[in-house]
This record gives sequence, C-alpha cells and structure tokens, in this order.
Amino acid sequence: MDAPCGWSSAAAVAEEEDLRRGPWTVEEDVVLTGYVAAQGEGRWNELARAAGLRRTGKSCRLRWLNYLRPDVRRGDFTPQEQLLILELHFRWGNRWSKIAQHLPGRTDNEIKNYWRTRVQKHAKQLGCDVNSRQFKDVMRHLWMPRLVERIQAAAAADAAAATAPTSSSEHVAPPSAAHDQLVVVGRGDMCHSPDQSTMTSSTAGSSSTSTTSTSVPYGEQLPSSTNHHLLMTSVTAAAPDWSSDQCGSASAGISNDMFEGSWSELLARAYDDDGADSSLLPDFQMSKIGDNWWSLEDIWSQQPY
DNA sequence: AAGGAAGACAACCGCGGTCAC
DNA sequence: CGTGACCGCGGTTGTCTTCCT
Repeated sequence: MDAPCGWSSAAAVAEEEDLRRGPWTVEEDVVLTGYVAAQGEGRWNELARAAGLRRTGKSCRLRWLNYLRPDVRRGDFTPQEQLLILELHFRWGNRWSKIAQHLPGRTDNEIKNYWRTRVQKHAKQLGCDVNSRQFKDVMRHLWMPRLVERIQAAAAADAAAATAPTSSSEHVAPPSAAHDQLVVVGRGDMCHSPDQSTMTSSTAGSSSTSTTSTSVPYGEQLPSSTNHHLLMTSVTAAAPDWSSDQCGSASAGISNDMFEGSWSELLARAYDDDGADSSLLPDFQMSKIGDNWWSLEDIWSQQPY
C-alpha cells in the first residue's frame, strides 16, 4: 500500500492522492496555522481538505502539535527539564506523551528524540543498556545529583544577580518554566523498577535511599506531602561534594547537556570522594572506558577542575 | 577544502483505542 | 454488535547539520 520507501516515492504517491510528503514549506505552515486559528484543532482530515493542503490529516496534526503550536518551546532542555525527564522516565518508561504533559511546551517527539540521542548514547558508551539497573544507578546517584547542584547553583546565582548592585545590565535568564514543574511532578515514587507500568506509590515509602539532610532551594515551594523532597534528597544523598560554583554563572552559559564530560573522570571522582557513598554506584571497570570521551571542561565550562 | 561519520531533529508508519453510525 | 473513520502514541527512518579527518 505504502510507497516502497523514502521521500523519492512522492511522485508515485502523488498519482494516487496528490499528497505531499516530506518537509513542510513555509506556505503550508501559514495555511495550516490559519486554518487551525480559525477552526481550532481536531478533525484533521477535514481540515487538510478544506485548507487545500495536499497532506494527510495525520501529517497536519503532527506538524501542528510538534512545530506550529504557539506554545511550543524550542531549544535546549534546561537542567530542570532534564532532571524531570530522567525522573519521569524512571516512573513511566517510554510514555513520552505522558512525560511531555509535565514539561509545558515540550512535545513528546522532542523528549523522545532527546532520550534517544543523548541518554541512550551515554548508556551505550558505558557499555550497558539504558534500562539496566547499572545505568539507572549511575543516573540516580551521579548525574541527577549533579543536575540538582547545577539547578541550585543557577538559582543562587540568579538570586545574587537580582540583589547585587549590578554593574552589568545583562539580565540573567530566570529559571525556566520547568523550574516550577519540579514541584508539580514531584509526587509519586522514584524507583527503578524495570516494569514501569506496575509501579505503585507505596514504593516511595519503602525507598531505601537515605534521606540525608540537604538544602534544596525549591523546598519551600513544595507541599510537604509530596515526594518531591524525597526525590531531591534521594538524588543528592549520594552526591559527591562538588562545589556548586563550579557551575559558573547562573542559567546563562550553562551547558545544557548534563551528560557531557569524561566518564572516566566523572566516575573516578565519585568513587574517590569521601562524601559520596560510592557503594551505590555500579562497579565500572575504568579500563573499559576509553580515552575518547568528552572533555569535562565542556560541562563545567567556566571552571574546569 | 573536501569527504565521510556522527549527531540532531523532523516527519512518517503501524498499531491500538475510541466513537459514531 | 460490527464496521469504518479518526485520533494519539511509540517506534523508526530520512534529511540536514556539524564535526572530524
């Protein structure tokens, strides 16, 4: 039924339905946007016909939801958003649309792409499956704590910038909308059961993670009944004592890929650090991790250490 | 500077669920 | 109740861009 493959078969398809495929043109975008603005979303097949778009309703819907919708946010994921994605993926697995509901302006497609291009890549480089316990432990006890620290550092820097008699008039971008979202999604468990569909909230209470006291800037925003604090504490409990100022200045200028850096260095630091419970980390053989890794200077851009 | 490899992103496909008829 | 149209989701693929040699 479908054309054999690829956009090159568009001509074959065109003889049947005169349907276009492939990238959308500006003109098509304008037409679609106009029709949705006038008639609202839904009834995509009808809309496509009425608008004279030689596209399937399906294609129109996808274009609108993933690209043309006015509230679609584009650009790099903030550390807050990355933390959310990790945490929600722990809970729900590949339920991209569900995860996207908690990241305003982000589409499931974008989150899915992020996961596949960034997260899975790093699992691969560590030589383990992205769904493996080993990889999840690294995320939970190493990367997520670092994300939290970066968020804290950014918030602190923002606050400092707001109070300081500034000589620079440059406005530092405030924490994004996702900042608040941390509160919203902080409920529920954060376990790493491989079976996301069967997770129960009771697992949160039985979390074995120690609840080391830690100051969390977002804490005051949280309903104490949520498990958000649990998330933050569980995330930070095993965090090595990295000074937060390593994160450089506020939101601006922060590398938005928490996974950047050298695995060998990152892991070595975690294992060596007295403040961190390295027993929580999987036992990676450093020798297995080659030299062709990113430079840590990329991640803690301003102050490599 | 050129070509290949890898990464990032946009778009398509198939499947299952829902709903109207 | 069966059927078909439509919608939404998750997986996959194609294309463009960037990086590296």
